[in-house]
Amino acid sequence: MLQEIIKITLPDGTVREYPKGSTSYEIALSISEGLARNVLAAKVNGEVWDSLRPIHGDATVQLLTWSDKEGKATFWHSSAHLMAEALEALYPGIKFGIGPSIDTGFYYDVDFGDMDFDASQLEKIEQKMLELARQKNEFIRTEVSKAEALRYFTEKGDEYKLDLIKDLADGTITFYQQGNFTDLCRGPHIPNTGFIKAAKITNVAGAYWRGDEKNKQLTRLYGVSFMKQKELTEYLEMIEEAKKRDHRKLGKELELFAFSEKVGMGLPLWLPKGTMLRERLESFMRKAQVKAGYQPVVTPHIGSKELYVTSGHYEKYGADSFQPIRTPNEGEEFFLKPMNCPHHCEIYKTKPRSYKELPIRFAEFGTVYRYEQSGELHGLTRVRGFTQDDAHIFCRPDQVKEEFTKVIDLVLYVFSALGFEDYTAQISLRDPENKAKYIGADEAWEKAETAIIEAAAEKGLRTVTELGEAAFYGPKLDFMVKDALGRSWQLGTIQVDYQLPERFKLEYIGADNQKHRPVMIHRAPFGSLERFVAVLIEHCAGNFPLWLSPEQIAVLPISEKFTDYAEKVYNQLQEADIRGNIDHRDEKIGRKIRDAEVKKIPFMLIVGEKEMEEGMVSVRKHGEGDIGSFKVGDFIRYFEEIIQKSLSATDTEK
RNA sequence: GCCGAUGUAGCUCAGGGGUAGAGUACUUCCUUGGUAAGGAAGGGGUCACGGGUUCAAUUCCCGUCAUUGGCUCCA
Repeated sequence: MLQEIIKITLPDGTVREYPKGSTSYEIALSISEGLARNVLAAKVNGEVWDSLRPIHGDATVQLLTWSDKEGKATFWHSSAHLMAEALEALYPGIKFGIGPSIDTGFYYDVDFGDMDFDASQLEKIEQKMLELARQKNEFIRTEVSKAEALRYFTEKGDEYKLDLIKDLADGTITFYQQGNFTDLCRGPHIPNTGFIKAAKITNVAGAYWRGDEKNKQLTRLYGVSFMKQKELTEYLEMIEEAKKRDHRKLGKELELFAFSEKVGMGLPLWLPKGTMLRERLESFMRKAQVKAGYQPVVTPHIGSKELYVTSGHYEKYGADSFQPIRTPNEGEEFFLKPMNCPHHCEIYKTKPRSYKELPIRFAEFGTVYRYEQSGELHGLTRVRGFTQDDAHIFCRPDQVKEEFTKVIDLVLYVFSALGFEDYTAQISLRDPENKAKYIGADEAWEKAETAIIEAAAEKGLRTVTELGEAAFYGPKLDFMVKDALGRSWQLGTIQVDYQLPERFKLEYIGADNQKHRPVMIHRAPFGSLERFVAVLIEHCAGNFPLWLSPEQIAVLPISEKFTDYAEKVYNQLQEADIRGNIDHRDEKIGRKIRDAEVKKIPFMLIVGEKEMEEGMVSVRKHGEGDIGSFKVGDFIRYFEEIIQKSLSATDTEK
């Protein structure tokens, strides 16, 4: 009897032959046993499958391990099932919503019914999970008919699963079972629970069934799991580190910003040190923008209702924003400005424009106000009043790509000067399924989308493309940076806009002496200064680059006797534009050093008898300690070199 | 906006039906000290706010506000 053979193509292009019905696990085993032990799932003809699912025809197979995104997702999804099994063992009769994997870990939505549940029981659940994991129960996939599926969950009395099944087509439904737990699930899953060696329930929160607040609220248990205990430990350490770097905590400790109930929620108050930091960032950006041909403009914080009716923002956001400001004049209404672009359009319109003067680039640190939902506010990253490093470029259609490319250059310059080295660009396009959500002609959208895609490609950006994430007026390119802890943040944004010029009837006279419509590009490399500063704080853990540091040095006299010399040193530094202060307190030098260290001041200059006699300072560097004695002038040169290095490395392209 | 948790000194937090406590910061005094916390004394709180229960509420109950973890939203 002839055994049927199937051809399997591996990612490196090699083709191997296996008996029909072989599994990805067996394919891995034929390559190496070590690999087989680490295979969590496999991509079969582009679809992620269980590694134990038989393959019945020729296929391309990519084995997925922990280092693959899909491998991890499968592992975490299976961990969600394991958590559900543990929960069901401990709380018989509970009902389950959905239990997917997420970026870091997984969750399961649970209805505990009348049983009380609180966070003190998490450890018990974790232990149960590991106990069940040790049983190495296989995840068994079965295809079931819709009727069978309905019967099973009707008997179990789980209305959430029934709700899910009702939307599924007969013939596509699968169950997965491990140990005593059976779940409606598309899969795929890891081979058995034994792969899960470490698990932690990280958070408990409420979540509505199907995300709809009209529905019942379920308890969402967030968890994370790993193949090695050590990885869990490292993960937990990372979480601890993230807590230490929380910009809300550091912002308070370093006296950068504050909030006041009286001023209002989501309205940040910039303290003197934070303002110093922010102004440094602003002047850095101003300088870069002048070089790049931008012209600063200033516009008011409010604008008449008509302005936003014209721009389309009123229709889209009017009801959900700060309500109009009225005047003694009947019917007169103003809005706090939520965007700078309408004002900039009006600046464009102050005189007729010729094709020769395009592109025109108006830049403004424009403070805008948006009524964010109260539950959405978070430190400086989500506020109701913030300042964008905004600019609008008005150009001819044939200049779009070049202008777009120049903006990318500017954004990358900013990132490298501030130490963000790991970033990706997200290209946000229109949702092709739901074009009604957006304003503007199809043709304009296509032109804009092409320009973005091409510019990003020419700059060699690492990109991901998201359909349906575009702004309602145009496609955009957002920059996501990774900080020192590997967390992703969205910062700068560049958006092409064919709609506002239309709405504001912007024009320029072309070479043909005819009127033409310019194209607008919105862009903000920082995004908002509030958000950027928050991300920067967490990225550098409050240890800002020297040029940004609100207090760059602290002069520490050994005792009162050296006050005069300390003043003299300090004055010399001040003349060299170095910021800081003298610690005049009646404390010992050890104490002064400790306090300056805690305040994360980059340099401490210790002055005592020895230094005074020789015109020197003893220098300590934050986090490093004593770096030796310097003549004051030498220290200033050393200091300036550090700043120049961090700002000039990327200055070459300007 | 919705659900849960939290709200005590400038900050970090303990406490608990009989009108409050630590550490730190602050002020004053002593000390003039050489590389991550010198010593002492002192000032500082309507226990978020508003109701209710009670002889008595900071403590228990209800509501409001704010903070916070999520959900939803984000020009």
